[in-house]
Amino acid sequence: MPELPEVQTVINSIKNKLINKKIVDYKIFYDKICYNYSSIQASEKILNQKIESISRLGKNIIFNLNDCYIVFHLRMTGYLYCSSSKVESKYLRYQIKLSDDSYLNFEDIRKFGGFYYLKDLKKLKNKLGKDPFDNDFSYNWLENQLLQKNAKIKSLLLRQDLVCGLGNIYIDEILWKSKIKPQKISKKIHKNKIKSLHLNTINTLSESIKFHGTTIINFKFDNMKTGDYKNKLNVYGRENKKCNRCNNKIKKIKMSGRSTYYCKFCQC
DNA sequence: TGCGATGTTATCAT
DNA sequence: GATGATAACATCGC
Repeated sequence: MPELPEVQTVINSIKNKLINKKIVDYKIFYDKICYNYSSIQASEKILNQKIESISRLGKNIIFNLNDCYIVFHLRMTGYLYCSSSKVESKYLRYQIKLSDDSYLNFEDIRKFGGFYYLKDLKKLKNKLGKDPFDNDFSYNWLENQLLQKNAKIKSLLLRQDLVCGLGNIYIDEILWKSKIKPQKISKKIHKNKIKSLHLNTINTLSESIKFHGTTIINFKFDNMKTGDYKNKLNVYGRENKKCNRCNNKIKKIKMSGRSTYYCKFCQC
């Protein structure tokens, strides 16, 4: 289930196959595939438009068309990939046919994923916070935000309207690297640890992109490829295993309704 | 068989 | 503003 590195991996794998191609046909296999519009109407509107560029904001995949945008979100189990011919899958929810007779396919087991049809990006940018790869995601900005808030650091980092792109896995990993426990109240975090948090956020995400993200259960990209960053995880999914830093046991707790892993000895 | 858990997000109640 | 429950949905494992 994709966070920023997985979403970037998907974009890297489809981008070159789609740029400058025209959308010539579509098929809807799940009628609620479009979040904010009737799926048929949205599909009709993008017909005959050219894909000018593809970019990412947080976990959103933005297709820039001639005079509008479609923005895909993979949610938990979305799988967006190109194929040179028709594909067969019981989880295929949406399909776009391109001018070179290739296809863009959207599969999704749990049906939470889908796309927005947007005339411009104002709404999207409004509801999202800073992307960690945006220059605006500075140490000073982060420190300011954290000092203002009286919430647990993990809950804050899960909020897409503050920092967008992080999810359950990478937050646990970043907090471990920064030696901050997930329950820590944000305004009480020491300055040098915020510094470390800021650096580790960017470094961890960059490193994961190099390894094509993390596959725990469902994540795949391109032609059934999976991510290799799972071998690099220090805490996520490692309950009762030895902490790679201090050899004590990794704890698993529940926070904001999510499984949360950390070392109670070296994260404080 | 049945229940809880699964990496996301939006929404509503407290 | 923060937190917690719930819903959207399907599968898997105990």
